Amino acid sequence: MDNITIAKTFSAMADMLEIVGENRFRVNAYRRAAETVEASTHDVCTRSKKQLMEIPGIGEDLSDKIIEMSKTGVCKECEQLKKKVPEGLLEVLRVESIGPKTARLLWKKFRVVSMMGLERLLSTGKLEGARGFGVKKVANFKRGLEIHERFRGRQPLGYVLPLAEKIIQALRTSKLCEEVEIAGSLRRGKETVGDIDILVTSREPQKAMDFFVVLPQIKMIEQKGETKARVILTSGIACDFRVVAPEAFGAALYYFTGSKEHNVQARTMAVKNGLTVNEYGVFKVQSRKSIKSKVKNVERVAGKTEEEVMRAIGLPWIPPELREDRGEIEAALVGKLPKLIEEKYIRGNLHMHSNWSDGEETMEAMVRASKRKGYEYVALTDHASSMGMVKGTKEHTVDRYIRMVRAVEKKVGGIHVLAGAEVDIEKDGSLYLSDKSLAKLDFVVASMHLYLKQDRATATKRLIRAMENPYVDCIGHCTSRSLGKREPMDLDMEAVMKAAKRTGTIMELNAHWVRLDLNDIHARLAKEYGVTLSISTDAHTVVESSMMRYGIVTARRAWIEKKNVINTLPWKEFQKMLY
DNA sequence: GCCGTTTTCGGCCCGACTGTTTTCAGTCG
Repeated sequence: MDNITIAKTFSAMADMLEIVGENRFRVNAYRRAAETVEASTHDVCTRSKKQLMEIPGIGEDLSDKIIEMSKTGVCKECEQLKKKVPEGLLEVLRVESIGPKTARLLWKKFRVVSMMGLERLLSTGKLEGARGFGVKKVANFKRGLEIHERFRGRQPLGYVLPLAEKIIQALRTSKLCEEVEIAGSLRRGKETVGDIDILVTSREPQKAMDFFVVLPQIKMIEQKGETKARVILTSGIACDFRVVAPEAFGAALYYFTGSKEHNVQARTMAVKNGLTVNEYGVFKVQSRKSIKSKVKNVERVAGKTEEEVMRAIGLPWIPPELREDRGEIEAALVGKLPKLIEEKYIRGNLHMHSNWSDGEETMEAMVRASKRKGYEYVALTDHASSMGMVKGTKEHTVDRYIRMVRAVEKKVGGIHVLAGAEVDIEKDGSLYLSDKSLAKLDFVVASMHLYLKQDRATATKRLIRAMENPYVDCIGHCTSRSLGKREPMDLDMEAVMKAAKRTGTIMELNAHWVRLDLNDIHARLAKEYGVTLSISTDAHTVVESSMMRYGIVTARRAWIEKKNVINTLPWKEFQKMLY
């Protein structure tokens, strides 16, 4: 039983409780617990009841449920709920514009218990005209269904961000908007995002709105009001667009950047101080009654910038990547926010491939690309793997590889080039190259590429054995996940980090957006254990050298500072650390 | 279900847009 499974159970319970019409605050408690457990860097199963109850949002009942699940593998109440609510209905809930009320109605009145049932019902045309269901609503369901099928769930950050930046660019050059910013989970740098949020100020809101909805990237308009539009891009992802007044821009940016959980915490704090926060600003309220009665006998205290808004509610500015209600508000209140890493601190890239193995370009091209980025050093780490690869470093070609790297270093000049390898960790934790060969290399990244479905104990033991090899400097993409394609390996991450600390092994945060591995939670755990990180691109092409930004944003989400990352060190200090 | 320098009971963040209604419920973020 792991955090993810427990989080999923709580989340499913929240959905089911909502469908059966439970008190929404109880539903919320389950949702919040799901988020908290998922974000926890520690394995909640190993925690005592007392420790669990110290976690905000986990009380008497939920801590018992966590303990029950870690002991028995199931949650009785969840099983009972499953008997009440058909499981397939939970997926129906994922369809845009179908919420708990509609799902319940579809189920009780029209016997829909699955996506297939929904599809069938929509195709019969029985729904139109039924009480509460007009033509438009049904059309919305159909569209929602279509989007859901073509486009299940969230898209990777590295795929969505460039799309959003193109739109931002168009809006900025249109001269119709003054401020243009990305908000939402994209601004927070989540590894996957559900949609794009764009926020602008404009003196001509109507014109800005009209300009936006006809951008070439836009396939379909879902909503268009005075201040808000929602469209679907040709790539399938939804994009929300909001126009706000300049004096409210900061408040709106803060509000729409989220996360929802962070907002709830911040607002709750504000309410205690006699303030109310919405997307228009921070306001003083005379009494709680005045909020309830919506009588705005209010005085605006802040709104123009995020700094101003946060200051008004008693907080310093908190970087967007931290706004997940993972302790950032508490840290901010006592002045303990981390000084987050920035891309400009990176002085080298310690994982990349050339056409010696499966990269597309020459060693020289890759090194030159790094030099152009202003790096002081770079490690060429071509594969050393049995993985059906004709190319790559073999036992008998190590010397030749090193000679070639030295020649490239000399030829390019002005950048230190390490002769490295990304060596395969075999099924049993041994390495593809002999110690004698590994000893010759400047930088050894060890990664798992095969047997990725091992059970937790076996996989953890395998990885730790690799770390114990004195010639391994770094573990590459620890869980070997591939976003949207391959699940992460099942590893005991606390044991892994302990071993990394003990053996002095660097843990890579692989910056390629398909990997982002370590993820934000694992990287934060590494920091807690005092493990040194490397943030490197795993680039296979020159273009991929620019993946660094995704690694940085993920590191920031993990509260990582410059001092936690080895490749922020100047060359001389880096060298000292390595040998 | 959680939580308490207002409370162990009674609160729990707040508003836009849509669609189907004639004043509002549902959904979403």
